Formats: sequence, C-alpha cells, structure tokens
Amino acid sequence: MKFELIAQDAATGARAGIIHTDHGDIETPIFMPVGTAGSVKAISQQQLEQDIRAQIILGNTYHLYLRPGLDILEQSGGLHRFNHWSKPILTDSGGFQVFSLSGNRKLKEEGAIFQSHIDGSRHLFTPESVIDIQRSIGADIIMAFDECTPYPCDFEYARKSMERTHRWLERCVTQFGATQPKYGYHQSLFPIVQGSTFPELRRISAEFIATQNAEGNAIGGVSVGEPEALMYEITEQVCAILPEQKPRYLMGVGTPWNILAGIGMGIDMFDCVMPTRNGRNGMLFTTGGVVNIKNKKWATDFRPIDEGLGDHPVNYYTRAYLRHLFVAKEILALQLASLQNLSFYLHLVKEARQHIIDGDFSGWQRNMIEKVKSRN
RNA sequence: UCUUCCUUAGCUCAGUUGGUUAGAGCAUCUGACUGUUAAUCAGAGGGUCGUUGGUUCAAGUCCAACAGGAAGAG
Repeated sequence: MKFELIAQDAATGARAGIIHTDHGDIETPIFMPVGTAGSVKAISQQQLEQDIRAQIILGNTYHLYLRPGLDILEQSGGLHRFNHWSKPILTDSGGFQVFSLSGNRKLKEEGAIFQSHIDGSRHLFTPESVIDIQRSIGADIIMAFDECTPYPCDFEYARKSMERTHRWLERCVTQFGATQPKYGYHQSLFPIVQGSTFPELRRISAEFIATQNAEGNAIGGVSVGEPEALMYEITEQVCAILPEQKPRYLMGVGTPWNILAGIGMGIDMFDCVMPTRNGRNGMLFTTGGVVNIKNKKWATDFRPIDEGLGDHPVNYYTRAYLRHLFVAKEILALQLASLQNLSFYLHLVKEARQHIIDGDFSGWQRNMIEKVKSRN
C-alpha cells in the first residue's frame, strides 16, 4: 500500500490524496460504507460500484468470524471473492463489538472473552487471533485489536485501557509480521489511537501510535456519546501528532458535517453506519440538508429525492413516492434511502476533494456545513 | 311484522359482582440513531362509551324507548 498526497489546503489541515492498494486506488478523503456482515445492508455490489461509486467498504471481524465463519471464507478464497467486491476492503478488528457487547464480555490481559450474540457460545479474541482472522478474511486494510472506552470514562480506567491497547498493538504488530497474506495480495495493519476524552492520554497514545511507522493510522474511541465539540478537539489534537505522510482514519464518524469538519482537520478516511442505519429508519441526508422522509409534509412532494445529485438513479423517484414506500413498509424504501444516503456521502467527500485540489476548500466547507446540517 | 344479538379511539376489540383519571394492538403524528445484535427504539395526539330518559351515593356496565346493524322465523 502506498499513500500519495496530491494537494493540501492552505487555510485548513485538509488534504487530498490517493491510497494505492492491490485492489485499486482510493481517492481521499473518502467515506467507506459499512458492510458489517460482508454486505452493505440493502445495497447490492453493483449499486455500490456504479451508483454510489464506493471505493472501499468495511467488513467486521467479529461478525464474519461468527458467521459464516473462517472455514467458509477461506474456502471461498477470501471476502472479496465471497461477496464479489473486487475493490479494497477494510475490516474492523472487533474491538468495538467487544465494547458494545459490554453485558457479556470479560477483558483480560490476554484478550477478550465474549459470548456470541447469535447462539451465546463463548469465544476468546486475542491480538494474535484477531490478526489471524483478518488474514483469513483477507481485507486490504486490517485494524489492530483495541478496547474502545465508553463515554464518560474516568481517567484511571481510560489510562489503563489505553496502555493495554498499546500492549495489544505490539502483539498485533508481532503477529502481523510473523504471518503472511493468504490470497496473494498485500494487507496493511492500522493501529488505533485511544485515550478517551483526556488530552494528556490522547497525546501519549498518538505519540506511541506515530512511532509504529504503520501504513496508516486510526483514531478510535470517538463518537461514542461525547459532545461534538469534544470530538473535534480530540481529533484536531491527534491529527497534529499523527504522521502527515500516512492516511488518517477517524473511526465511526459520522454525520455529514462531522465528516466535513474532520476533513478540515486532516482526516482522510471515515466510516459510519449512519447513512445506512438512519436511512433504513427514514432519515435522509441530502445536498440540501436532513430530511425525515416519514413526515407527512413529503406526502405530496413530487420533486426528485435529491436534485443536488443530478442525473442519479435515486432521482428516478420522488420524495412523495419514497415516503409512501416507508409508510407502506415496502422493502424498496430501505434500498432507496440507503442508496440516497451513501450516494450523498460519497458525493460530499468527492466534492470536498475537488475543492481541496482547487484550493478553495475552506470557504466551501463553511457554507456546506450549514447546508447539510439544515433541517428540511 | 316478530324474536334474539350487537353498537366503546380512524380500524379491530378488551373493560370482572355497577366503584379512582375508560385501556390494548394496529393506524396517525413527532423524535432518536455515529468502528450495525437495529426494515429498530421512544414519545405524543386521538373517546359526549349510538341517542334520549330512568334506577342508584355512583352507570361503559342495570332498566326503557328510539336510531343503526347482524342473524333467525314468517
């Protein structure tokens, strides 16, 4: 993997680049649709490629390990062949799942013991096993096994958790170095900065992560319920410490305005369930702002779903029709809302990239944040 | 024409021997959702209990008449 910086905005920390991988190039800044179980919910691979123009998607170690399981993934030749997605894939390590399954987990120095949400069976994830699993899944970018601290979190817990995440990282790096890709193409390991909301811990963590000389670096433990302003402070602080020549990935973020803000701080990669999950629940993100398509006021709005996306398949349909589909609980509602939101997210980062290259990102960003935030 | 039964929220229905502010599901409306256990979750609005009269301290509940509906008999 190689990261090429091609433009940097003078007024902000924003930059445009290209991540070269064995499955093709990723133009940054980029948003990565989340396909937890090997599928971006309600969206086909054809739509991802042709309509949404996704350049990389996510999978999840925790979910794929439990189902379909490594045996089937290996037999199929890895996740790319299994789900017929030939562009880059990133897998999350499962650290976040262990955190969000808090009821049924036990963290030890060795790793995390947890119970499957599917059948209750007990499993152990260690830094080593998580690397092995991600080798079997075959993602282009794999994530270190971390603990994602909840918010709020007291300082002592955050410190101990961060230190353990660092020790786990060293084991991940060792295991990564001792193993080979299974399907003949390169895999990159990204470490994750933790430290909760404490600047002192974030500094220590970011400095430690920076010394790893990884091919890219991630910021975790944000967007877990903390105020937006706090998330921005942490992100800005950590970005300033992480290497400039490596892609920076802000995990789990976020709203369109979060992403615009993050780009301005020098983030290159984002992922979030919001466009798909909220879309399935009737919340649309559009070039003109946020739309709750289930609201009655759209019942007779016969305009296309998002005129700002121009000649796009989502605009074959009207808002009135999409509202009807939601009210009638038609499956197409989930598909179209997901298509709209992901198309918009990818459109947004593409626009941002162009403005960085053109040198007028700052002013555009300010206007755009207001626009995408507005409630319709 | 007679007999029996029915009438409670937009819809389908609960509502005990009469006893606090008449409930549910669905529907409607409005929110929430940030490295997905989520086509999910939460909240709100909505009633002259068919009408009128009576019995009673007290009636959705008991009685009568009327209106509308269903079934049966002729």
